[in-house]
Amino acid sequence: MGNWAVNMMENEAPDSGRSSAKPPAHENVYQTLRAQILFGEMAPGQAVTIQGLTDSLGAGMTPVREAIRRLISDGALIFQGNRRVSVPILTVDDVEQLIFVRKTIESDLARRAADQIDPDVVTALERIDTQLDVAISNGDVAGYLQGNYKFHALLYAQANAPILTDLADRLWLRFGPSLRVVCGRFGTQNLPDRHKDMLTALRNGDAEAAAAAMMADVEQGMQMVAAVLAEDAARN
Amino acid sequence: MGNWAVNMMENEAPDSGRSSAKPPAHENVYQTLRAQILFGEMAPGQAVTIQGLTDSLGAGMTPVREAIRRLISDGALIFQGNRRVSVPILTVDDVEQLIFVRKTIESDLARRAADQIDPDVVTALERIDTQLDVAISNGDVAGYLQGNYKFHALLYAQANAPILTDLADRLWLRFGPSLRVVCGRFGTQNLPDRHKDMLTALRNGDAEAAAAAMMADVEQGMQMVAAVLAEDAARN
DNA sequence: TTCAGCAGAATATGATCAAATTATCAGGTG
DNA sequence: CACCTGATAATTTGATCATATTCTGCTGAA
Repeated sequence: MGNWAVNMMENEAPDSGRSSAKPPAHENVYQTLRAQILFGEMAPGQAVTIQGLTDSLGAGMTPVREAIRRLISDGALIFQGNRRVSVPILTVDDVEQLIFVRKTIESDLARRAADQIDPDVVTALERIDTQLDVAISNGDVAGYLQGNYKFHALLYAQANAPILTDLADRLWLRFGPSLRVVCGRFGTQNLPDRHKDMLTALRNGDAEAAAAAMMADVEQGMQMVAAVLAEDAARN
Repeated sequence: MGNWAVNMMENEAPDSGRSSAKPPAHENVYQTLRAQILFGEMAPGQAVTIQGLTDSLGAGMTPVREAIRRLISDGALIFQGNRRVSVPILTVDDVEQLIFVRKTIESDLARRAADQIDPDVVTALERIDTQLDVAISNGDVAGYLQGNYKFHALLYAQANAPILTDLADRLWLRFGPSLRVVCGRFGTQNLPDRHKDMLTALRNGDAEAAAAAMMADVEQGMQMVAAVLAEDAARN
């Protein structure tokens, strides 16, 4: 994912037992903001100011600036021409495009993952899914969003397809804020858990079934986003 | 595409006749670097240093820094863990993934464009294609790369699908440097012009034919990249 | 309503600190 | 005696911050 230092294993530091050097500040800021956007701590349309972030994150301006540029490039934020930056508001057209690309990319990732996944990872996915069920029944929105992301991220990491994984990851940043709105509107109770089909497909090594399950999952999630959008449009 | 201020037309400045405000420095740096990568002025594997760019572009450190972060997010540059940044070197797996996504996204863009394209734009595309032929027969690599990009960019802009266009644009940044190597290795003479089928499809408003033509174009271009990669791999 | 001035935020610079690669050199080995 | 190995010094480069400058949007008066 956007993870820092992917290839710095077996680099035991000489001093004490700290395993890896500390990431630069701009990386930390990026990860923090990224998580906030992904897990719905920022609302669609919300303004993002550099100074506000330097204050709230206790970071300098340069790191914040770099993180914001990165997120703009990710599509997680938009630069509004005049010097304003904000969280984008999805349109119906946007959602339609997201459905199309997510279906093709993420179903392909599922297919690739199913072909070579390690049984231990399937077990790990099952564990995540269990936690997901708990979050759903508890109405824990943040837990649901994070668990859902973790499930998909871990699955996609098994595909060994860095470019596709990267693309998928960026797409999630685009609808993260809206997903939060969906949960706030419908509640978590009504969210069906579409991961069971995926898990059985993975256990069976059935790549096509995995791809189909992913298609259904994507379709269902995006349709809820579309529904909220339509609702908001009707209100005005 | 990554163009600054997409929506600031008809914004006549009060003073004199200057049509639009000047873009910020980091935007200029970004566009410059982007063009250099896209049109092969940077070789795969080449190191990119901040200080080198501040010197060569005459810009300050912060704007250069921001542009680099953006390009890293685009996949046009990679951050090598230790603080080095360089132009990525594609692997065979990368190319395989690029073929898959480019085919789906760009053929869909062609389909959408064909459904609603203005005849005047088709004429403009034909003009670009003519220039492309000239560049090919003259062995003008830079002209070929720029013309080819312009053709696709103008076509995709007709699709009215900002998210898909954005994705496609980012993908081009990934293989730009390698394309230059392809031209250097094979020469431009051997490049077939695959745009004729596209143009007739567009004139006929035949969306499926346009999509098919795009598939062929993508497949052919990426296969040449793959061939160069295989050649280099065999050499070592 | 329009225009001028003002407040506040973003942009951009240069200086300073920290880290990493490169260069250098001493010591040992074939 | 030449060469390799290892550590250390020097230089280059990146990261961060504080500050000056420029631009935007707003407010209040004509």
